Amino acid sequence: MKITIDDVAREAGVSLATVSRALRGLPNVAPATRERVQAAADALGYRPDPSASRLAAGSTSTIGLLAGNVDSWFAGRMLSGVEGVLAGEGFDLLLAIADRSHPSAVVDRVRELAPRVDGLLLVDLLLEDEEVEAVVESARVVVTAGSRTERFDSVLIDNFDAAAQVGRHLARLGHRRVAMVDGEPGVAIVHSAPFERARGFRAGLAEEGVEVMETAYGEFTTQGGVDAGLRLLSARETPTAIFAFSDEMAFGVLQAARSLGVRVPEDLSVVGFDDHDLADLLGLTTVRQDVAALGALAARRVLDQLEGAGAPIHEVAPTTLVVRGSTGPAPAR
Amino acid sequence: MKITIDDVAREAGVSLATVSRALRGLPNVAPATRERVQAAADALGYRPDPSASRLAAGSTSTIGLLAGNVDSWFAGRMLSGVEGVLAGEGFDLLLAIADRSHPSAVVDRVRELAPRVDGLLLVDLLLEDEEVEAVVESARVVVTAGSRTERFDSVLIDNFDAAAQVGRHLARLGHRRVAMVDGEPGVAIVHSAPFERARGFRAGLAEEGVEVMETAYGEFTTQGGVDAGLRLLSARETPTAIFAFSDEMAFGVLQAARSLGVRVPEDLSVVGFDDHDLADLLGLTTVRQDVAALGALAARRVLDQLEGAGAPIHEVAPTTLVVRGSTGPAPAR
DNA sequence: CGGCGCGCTGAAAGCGCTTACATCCCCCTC
DNA sequence: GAGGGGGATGTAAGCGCTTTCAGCGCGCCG
Repeated sequence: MKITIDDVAREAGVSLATVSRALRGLPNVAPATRERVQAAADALGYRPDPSASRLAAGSTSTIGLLAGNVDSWFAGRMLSGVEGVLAGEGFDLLLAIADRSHPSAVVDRVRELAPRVDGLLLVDLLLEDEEVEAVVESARVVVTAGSRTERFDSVLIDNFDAAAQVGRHLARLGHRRVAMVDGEPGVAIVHSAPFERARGFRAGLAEEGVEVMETAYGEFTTQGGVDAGLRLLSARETPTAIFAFSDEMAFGVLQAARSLGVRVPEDLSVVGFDDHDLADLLGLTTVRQDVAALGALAARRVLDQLEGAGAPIHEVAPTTLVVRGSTGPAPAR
Repeated sequence: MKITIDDVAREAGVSLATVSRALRGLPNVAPATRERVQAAADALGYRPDPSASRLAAGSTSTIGLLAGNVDSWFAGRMLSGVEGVLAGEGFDLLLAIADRSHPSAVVDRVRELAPRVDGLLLVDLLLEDEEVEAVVESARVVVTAGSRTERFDSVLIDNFDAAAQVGRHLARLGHRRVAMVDGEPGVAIVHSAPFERARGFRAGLAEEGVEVMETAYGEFTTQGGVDAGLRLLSARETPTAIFAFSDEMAFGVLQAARSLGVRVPEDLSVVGFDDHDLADLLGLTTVRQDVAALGALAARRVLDQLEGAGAPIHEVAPTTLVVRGSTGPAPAR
């Protein structure tokens, strides 16, 4: 029933070794032979068995992508970009989600994934130092996207600079009571996106002598943004500007503001991060990044590393501050 | 370097067949032996080589998921639900995107995927009859999610009924000039979500004697919704209500309305479909469906089918009409 | 005109597992 | 106490490819 390489060999009148070589475009096959083999394979509808190839060749032609979630705007875009490149290069994409509620989830998942892939792409995952070590040990080729670790190749934006622009923008609008909405509390990993955004934002504000008044946490979801927004806006002293570390959280802040009767931008300026499809609709000032392009770049780096890696390369993609209607001059006291 | 089953066998002092049996939990292994083998495997850090297992066993423990895109809200949710179930059952998830711009993309991709997976999940893909046949031939186990085809198991919502509710809702609010925003034109596949939504919407309206005035197309994206909205709202005769077949398109319609100075809901009622995270924020009336649950259900069906399929099963998940501020009484003429 | 080298092809040995099938041993039954 | 049955284990034959190595024939050089 199943058509194997032997069938093709018989049909083409050559040995199976020649079929293997011919079909994979290896050298040392006479053009005429190659054609004959190709014709036989087509006629029979031969498809090499991937498991057999993988076992024999010792490589899987598969890249694993491990992310903290796949239902955010960011993750979807990233996935799109990655898939495009991998499909084009004939690689399979194995998708895994690390359940962040379990502390060793990432490392566990990496260990599972490692034997079934040639390379690993870690998307938007914050790794502690010991996790990094564990990952290094189990996987050969690793690239991180959206965050940075010295040990791996990385592809990301200049979070510090982008957030600094936001800080300057708000400070120059006269805001003095300024808050941030970060993802998870307690994550203070150097080079991670949230860490750098917080640092950059502070630096941008500092240029104008402004300090961050408070930080709330929102889990990088709209609902998280709502909660954080409500908390910030119903405190004794409320901010006049809020910088949320993702558009989805910023949307939540907008919703919180509306439900409390706080006007945007008259009473409150809100800035997000990503330039989500809906940021324009909602008039959200934000930082634009081309996530799909970032994903494509990351996939390319994995593939490049497969053929010999050097010292870790860190690619930085550009961002733009997009000013819309959600930011305006600070209200007079 | 690499630890194989032989190493474990030697370490445990048994044959490699016993190791294989013990580690996979097969019967006919003495409890003491099983423990000894497990201990040896742990001590050595043994991980079975998936390629070898697959080749020998003839199955891949991998499920392929083919979708038209992965960066929509719907796809992200679906992916989450699917991954959760598969990971829990020890299956790998192979992700592929069918580039809809190429006509035979789906069938081509299915052919590529088929040898590397045990089962296939087609998400939100509209298949012509001949495509269905081609898929049946190349893949053994196939389940569709979000759309329905007689030949495969399917998991989806009652699109007809949900859309009928929307139709009734609008008609009862007095709307007589009503338009739809569908995804792609020319897709008239029976049982497909867009087809059923259009049919149901018409039926719901018809109960009150109302007919659809016009249909525009929006590619199921926000930008598509903007374009469709602009087209509908700048025509000679404009609708007083628009039903978009996804929230993302509805958001686009809202944006179009705003840019034209059309007030919602005073001048125009808008209804979406999905209950996107942001629907609440934007006050969008919509049809709620639990997409992650749908994905989980779909994954379960694939797994169930793996152990013997019967006649195709079509599961129908519930939906709810969620009325928010984007719909209101039809304006007086 | 013989020999050498090179391009092409074939034979065969794995890759690391799974799984009949054979074997062994212990215990129960008559 | 012998025969039989069944659970536990081992042996070995693949699974369908890749790849090394050997072999073959041809053209070219001296």
